Amino acid sequence: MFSKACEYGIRAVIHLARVSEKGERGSLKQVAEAIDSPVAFTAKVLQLLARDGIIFSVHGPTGGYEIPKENLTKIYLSDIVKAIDGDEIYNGCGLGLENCNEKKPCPLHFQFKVIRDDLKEMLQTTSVQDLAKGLHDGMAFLKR
Amino acid sequence: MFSKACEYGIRAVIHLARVSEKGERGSLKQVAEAIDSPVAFTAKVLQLLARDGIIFSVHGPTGGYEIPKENLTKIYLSDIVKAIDGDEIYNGCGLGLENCNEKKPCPLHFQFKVIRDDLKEMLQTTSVQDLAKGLHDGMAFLKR
DNA sequence: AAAAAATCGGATAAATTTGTCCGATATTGT
DNA sequence: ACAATATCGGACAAATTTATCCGATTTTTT
Repeated sequence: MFSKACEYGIRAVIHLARVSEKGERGSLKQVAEAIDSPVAFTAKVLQLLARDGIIFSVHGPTGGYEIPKENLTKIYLSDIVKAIDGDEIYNGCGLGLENCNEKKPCPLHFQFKVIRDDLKEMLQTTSVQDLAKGLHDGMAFLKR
Repeated sequence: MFSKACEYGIRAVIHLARVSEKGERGSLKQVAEAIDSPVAFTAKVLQLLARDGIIFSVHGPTGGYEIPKENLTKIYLSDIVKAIDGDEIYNGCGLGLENCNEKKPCPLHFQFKVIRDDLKEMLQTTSVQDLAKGLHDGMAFLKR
C-alpha cells in the first residue's frame, strides 16, 4: 500500500508528535530507535519531511527534529503520504493504466474509485495528533 | 496498491475471459498485445496463473491460454491477487509492523482495517466475468 | 518422421527501492 | 577560537521488482 519510506515516515511523525507535545526534540537516533527503523535510511525520510515543512530540523548539540505545538493538530496523514509517495495513490488507476478516467475507464475503475476515495477520506481526516493520542494512552505501539 | 505483475495478471485474465467466452484461446503474443504489456514478463505472470489453476495453458500450434467456460463465473479478483501478490494486502499492517494485531494494534490499525476490509470485500465479490462484460459493452478498456 | 508453433523454465539484465557510508555544514558549550 | 554533536547531502551498495533472452519441451500439421 505505502512504500517502506512512507511507513517509516508516518511512524516517525507520530513519534515526534508525542515528543513535541512535551516540548522536547527527538534526535535521529532516538527516532530510529523508537520506531525500529534503519538509522541512515530514516535520516533520508526525515529530510524529505523537513524540506516539506512537516517537521523542523535543528543542527548542533541539543538539536534534532520537532513539530511546533501549534502545528500538531494541522498535520494529517495525507500530508505525509503526499510528501513521500506523491499522489499516485490518490489518482492512479488500479490496473496501472495511464489514460484511465471517468470517460474512458478501465473495467475496474468505478469499483476501485470507491475504495480509493474512502482511503483518501481517511488519510485526510486522521491527524497525527489523533494517532499520537493512541500511543499516549498506551493502547498502540510503533515497533516490531 | 497492486504490483505491476498483478496489474498485468488482472488485465490478462479479463482479456482471456472475453476470448474464452467465444470458445477461443489467446496466445501469449495476443494477450500481451491486447493489454499492452511486455511479452516475456507477461509469460511469467501467465505461468503463475496457470500453475494456480486460474487459467489453462495448451502447448503447440493452436495452443495458448484459456479459461473453461464453466469457470468464468467462479473467478474473483481476490483469486488473482492472492496468486500473484499473496495475502499481504489482506493481512499486512498499514505501517509495516510485524506484530500489529487487534490486541496490540499500531496507531492506525482500526482506521486502516476499515479500508482494507472494504477492499477485500470488493475483490471477493467482483468476478472477472463482471469486468469482462464492461469490455463487451465497449464501455471499458485494457490499454494505455 | 520432421518441421513448425506454442508454452516452460532457468539465467541474466535493467530499473527501482531500500539501505549504508562519509565528508561537509551548522550549532552549542567551553 | 575550538571541540563536540547534530543534521545535510552526495556517492555508493544491496535487495527486490520488472523485464529480457534463449534453449528445452510439448503438441500440431504435413
